[in-house]
Amino acid sequence: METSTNMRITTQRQVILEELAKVTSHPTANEVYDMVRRRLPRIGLGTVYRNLDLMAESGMILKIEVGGTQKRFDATTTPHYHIRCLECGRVNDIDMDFQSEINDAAADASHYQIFSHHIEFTGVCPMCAKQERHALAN
Amino acid sequence: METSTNMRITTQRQVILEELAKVTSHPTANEVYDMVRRRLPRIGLGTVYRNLDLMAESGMILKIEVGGTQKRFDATTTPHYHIRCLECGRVNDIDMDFQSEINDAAADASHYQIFSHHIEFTGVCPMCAKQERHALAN
DNA sequence: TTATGTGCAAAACATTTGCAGGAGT
DNA sequence: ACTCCTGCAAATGTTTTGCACATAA
Repeated sequence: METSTNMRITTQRQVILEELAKVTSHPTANEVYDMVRRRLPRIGLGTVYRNLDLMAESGMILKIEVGGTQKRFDATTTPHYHIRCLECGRVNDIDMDFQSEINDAAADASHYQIFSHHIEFTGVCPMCAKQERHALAN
Repeated sequence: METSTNMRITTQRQVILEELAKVTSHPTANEVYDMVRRRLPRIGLGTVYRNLDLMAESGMILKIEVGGTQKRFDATTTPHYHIRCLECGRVNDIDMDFQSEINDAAADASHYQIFSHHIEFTGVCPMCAKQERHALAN
């Protein structure tokens, strides 16, 4: 639960973090594995899962639980929202104000103790929209 | 994509829908299976999955893709938000205004064609909060 | 009668875990 | 040394799928 301060900085962790920081996409564990494996061919998928989870728990990265079948990870840890393409599954950050005040509305509307919220937009990304236009033209 | 009008009303579908409508929780496919099995002991889990998906596609029910490992289903199809307990995984509806205007903000902030959005709050439900207070007292 | 749906079991995925050996401090 | 970490492989949990039979229209 607590941020473990005694987490060793191993080569594997270093590389996972570096590779995640390189991209603005929101790779799945398996995609991170592929990226990291180019530099550390013998790394195990289990290690990638374990370390992504540990880093997320300690707040170094974000574990994004959006729709779709896989969890995604993000090196940007400041609060922000996401948009997911219904066609291709791509997930992007969305650059709009963080609605910190809606937590209060939720607190009023429930008996939960509110920690945070996340907004996920769904739609069609520019690339898929383009393809659809092409398909319709034929 | 389109609402398939040629979906037969079978006993299984009827019962799945009825059982789902009975509860305000947001059961997983497996929980629906357990509920339905009390009335139709020979129903298969595959049938439950297949029909929940079909009903969600045709708009009869909602498939909720929130955090956690399983998808959840909801017989309430009017747009609303959810809150999930970080301790026990319970998901509840939250009775606050639907922020239809934030889709516009998202459209401005991205090149996506926006369809919809969903807000998921996270926190601790009253039951878990109570248990925590008990635990601390000991 | 015939297209669609069901039960069952196996397969396909995503993720977690046990363990023996390896590496950081 | 001693603890923590890794690779590997097996286990787990969720969802999907193939297929022969059943059933609604």
